Amino acid sequence: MKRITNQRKAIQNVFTKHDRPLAVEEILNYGRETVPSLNPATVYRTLKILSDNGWLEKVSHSAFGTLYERSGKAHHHHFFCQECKRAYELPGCSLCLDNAVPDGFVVEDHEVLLLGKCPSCIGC
Amino acid sequence: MKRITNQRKAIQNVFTKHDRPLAVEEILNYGRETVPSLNPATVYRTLKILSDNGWLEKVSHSAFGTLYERSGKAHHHHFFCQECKRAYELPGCSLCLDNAVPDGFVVEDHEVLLLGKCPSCIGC
DNA sequence: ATAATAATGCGAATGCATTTGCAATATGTA
DNA sequence: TACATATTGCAAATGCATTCGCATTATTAT
Repeated sequence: MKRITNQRKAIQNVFTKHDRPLAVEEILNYGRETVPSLNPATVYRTLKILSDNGWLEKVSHSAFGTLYERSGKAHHHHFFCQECKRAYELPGCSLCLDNAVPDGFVVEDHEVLLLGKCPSCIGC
Repeated sequence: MKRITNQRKAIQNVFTKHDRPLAVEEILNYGRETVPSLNPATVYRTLKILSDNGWLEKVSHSAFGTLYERSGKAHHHHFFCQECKRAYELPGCSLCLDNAVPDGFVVEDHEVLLLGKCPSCIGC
């Protein structure tokens, strides 16, 4: 990242404006609102740069594919709306690790994903 | 499934013998202990049949890829060993859903994955 | 302004898991 | 036992997300 381009600014603004984990296609579509010529290859290249330099973090799941979110957030998990397929960041952690595993297992990390309907999809 | 073949028996026995979620390659390797000629295509075809008729269930996750496990089990989650890359079934559920999501979100389902070291990898 | 070169857009190429076509083989039936 | 055909093994094909090569465009330093 040696030059500041419109597409790079657009992509970063997408994350500022939409503060939730975003798929590549969402980033592309939102970014095109500012830079209509924006190309998937550019998005991929930029996401790689922003991940390498620590501005973004990659999150993947079989339910929602590969997403990117701003890095440096506190410990949290995600909510995935099965209606509109958008991911949201959930505050806190609803996991209770006491007695979570049989004897002999050592837990080093964990992931929680809640699925359902988001506020804008309730009643649809 | 109109004929019972050695490869099909071998694949089903793999699940009986190793009672945990298995990757395609694990199924292939374990299956070859009985039928050395066993081919990936046959494994894929058989997994599809056994999933369609309800004998198996598919589980996917970005951390461990696509796995298959016996279906009909009680609600449970998985443990993934970061050392040997094997998945295990965990009894019960250590999630507490009270206040897990902000107002307006409706939880319909959830997934929990614990990661760490399994008993046979502790101390390695 | 101009030059040096980083970044973009485009289409082609890659990597990978999975699937498919087909000839050879194995199974269940008559 | 012999036949009809389901199943297998193999290699080629597919689908998909992501990456790459390269000519063109845009940005920054001079």
